[in-house]
Amino acid sequence: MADFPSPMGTASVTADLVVLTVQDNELRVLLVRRGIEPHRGAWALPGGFVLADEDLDAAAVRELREETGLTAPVGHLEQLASYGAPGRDPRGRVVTVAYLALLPHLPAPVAGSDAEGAAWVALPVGELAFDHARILADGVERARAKLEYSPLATAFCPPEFTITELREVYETVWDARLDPRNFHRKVTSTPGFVEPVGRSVAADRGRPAQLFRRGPTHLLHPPMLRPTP
Amino acid sequence: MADFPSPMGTASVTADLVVLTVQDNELRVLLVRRGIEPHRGAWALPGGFVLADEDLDAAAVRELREETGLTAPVGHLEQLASYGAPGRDPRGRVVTVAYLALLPHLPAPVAGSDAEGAAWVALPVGELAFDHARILADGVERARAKLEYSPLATAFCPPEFTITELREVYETVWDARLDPRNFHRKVTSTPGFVEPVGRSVAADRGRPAQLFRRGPTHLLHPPMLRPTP
DNA sequence: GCAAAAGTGTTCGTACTACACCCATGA
DNA sequence: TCATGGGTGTAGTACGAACACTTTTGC
Repeated sequence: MADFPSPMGTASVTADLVVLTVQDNELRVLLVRRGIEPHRGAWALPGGFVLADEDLDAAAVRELREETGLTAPVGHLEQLASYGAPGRDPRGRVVTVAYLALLPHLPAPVAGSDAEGAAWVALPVGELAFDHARILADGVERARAKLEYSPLATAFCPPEFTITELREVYETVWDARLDPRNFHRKVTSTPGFVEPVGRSVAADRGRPAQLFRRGPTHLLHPPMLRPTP
Repeated sequence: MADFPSPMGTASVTADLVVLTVQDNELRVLLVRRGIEPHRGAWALPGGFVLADEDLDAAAVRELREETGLTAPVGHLEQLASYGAPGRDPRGRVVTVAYLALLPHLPAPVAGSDAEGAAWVALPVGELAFDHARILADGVERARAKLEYSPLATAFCPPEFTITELREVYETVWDARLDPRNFHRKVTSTPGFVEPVGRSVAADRGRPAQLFRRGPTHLLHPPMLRPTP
């Protein structure tokens, strides 16, 4: 820690995660049930303290791996915002750096050391510990906005996916209905968004769908447009 | 500070500011020359420690007021990102929460207590202390992107401005040339972007320009488009 | 063949681009 | 009246919305 005086004294720094996934046409967030005070028994965002010699991003990656068991670099992780209101943690001054993770649907999550359990909870969720409801709302809003101008909807999909699966991601996150025909044309004609794998996947009924994987672009030109309600 | 053990121990938290303005068709950033070690004599972003009972946003507002002498709520201030690499400050663990401020051109800045001087420096700037070059780059990129879909270009203008002044803001921040005729039509026809004041301002030459103030919208529909080079 | 889902073509309206043109002022 | 910058009209083009239609499978 710092070996010099400052007006603040010092604070603890945590990395908290808004981990979103799409499952059964629902947007779900990974929550843990707190096993320790404060807010014991309440739902909270997963997260934990940043280690002494650890960068913020590294702490987020570590927490994500600990909570999900993820090893392969799938999905997407980015810094969301920081929250440091003086009274947000009754134990003292805690500043949290929140991260947003978008993942394809994964098997059951594992509980961390200080959590009694973890679960994928469909939105909207009820009460959350600390100011985590606000952090979650900011993360969801960020995710909704980013689907417009970035190809991050593919982060919610497995490595190979159909255009219909991608459209259902948009429809779920935006809570909107999109025209399947126009969506298909737009996605496949936006340079670098998706690339055809060359294989098809059989469906229960109807014509088999082509498989795609995510393309090289990080910015969509032109962007996807959210319907105006 | 926290009265409980954590794996990290604790860190100092600072609020640093990327304060941008447009002056003489140049994008300029407010920098201070450091009067204390480390990096004494080097240019740095203005900022300082978050106080013990102070929210992060409040610290940013306070630092902005101390550095610029601003009292009226003009311009725009938003959180940018946080930076906490272990070695970024040689004095110890310091996590900084960076803020982005967009201001109209103001009189000469004032120096803070731990700074020998402050100045508006045109971009690109040279070497900066700590990791401030990275923070500045992130702030400039954020500003460039936000001009597309938000009316924040008006934050660079005085309360009443002409369409030409607004266009010069876009041209300066984007380093691009925009057609004056189409720009005028688009800005005045985008709902809520600008509102006519009803008065004109005399020019040295040519027809006087109408004065406008910023409108109520926080999101531009349709967005302004950066020319594709 | 029929149902169902994937994918294509076509029409129409809106919005951007480029540039011709008019307007209002100072000298 | 000329120069200069402010502001409008208009044709061509690109793209999204809506929807008719074709394709490919299982039963």
